[in-house]
Amino acid sequence: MKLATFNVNGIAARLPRILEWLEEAKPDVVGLQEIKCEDERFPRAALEDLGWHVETHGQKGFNGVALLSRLPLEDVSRGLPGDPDDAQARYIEARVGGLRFANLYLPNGNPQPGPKFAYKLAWMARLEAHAAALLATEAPAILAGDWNVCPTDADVARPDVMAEDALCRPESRAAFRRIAAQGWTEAIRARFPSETLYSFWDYQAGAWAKNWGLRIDHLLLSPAAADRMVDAGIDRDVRAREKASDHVPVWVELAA
DNA sequence: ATGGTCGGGAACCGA
Repeated sequence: MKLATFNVNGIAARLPRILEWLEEAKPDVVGLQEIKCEDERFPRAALEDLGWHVETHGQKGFNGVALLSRLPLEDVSRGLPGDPDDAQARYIEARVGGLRFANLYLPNGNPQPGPKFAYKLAWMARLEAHAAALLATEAPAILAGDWNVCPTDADVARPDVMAEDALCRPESRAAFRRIAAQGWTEAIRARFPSETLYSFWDYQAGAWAKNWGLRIDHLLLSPAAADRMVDAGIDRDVRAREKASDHVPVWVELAA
């Protein structure tokens, strides 16, 4: 079973690229982030016609997450628990193929310090609590998405330039480590302990051409899921295509 | 070179 995360940066502009990648990579479950549209405007029919089950949690203009799956998506929940006043569409979760798949778009947090950074850290505290609740069930689970955190300087092409950025701040990294330390396995680092790997390259300043990337898209596996990991990867080549997102897909393959 | 580039949606915000 192949599960993936892909920040598409706008579903309307990216649909042809997404369909192309789905055909090539043949994932079973995909979490999309930054669909940037309301539920009614998501191209549900185009995907359902190709056999995908689709669930969305959209928002006009910004944010928005969606789930695509070959198998039915059951017990879908929208929104990260812990703050009923949080109106931003950043979280959707479902049961699929016997595991719990959580798809998250963690707040960017820039500029920091400031209210956006405070929102990021508060959101991570809520995620920490919810992740612990998921682990407590002992069912296989995956926390997939755009985490907007570079776990270490090894995940940053230019750590000096990024030192004060919300994606690299010690507070962001500490919150990420606290969640991982609950017992989650970060799939890419488990598979590639010391390789230089990125999942995002900014559109600006020729970042892709210079390989000025960041690794911010992650798949965290519960112990029961990690026991089944047979492979993981980053589809780096997708970034070079016409009309590419600034992120590329990250995936994990679990034994049936 | 204190900018640069995208997406969404129609001026500017978010990243």
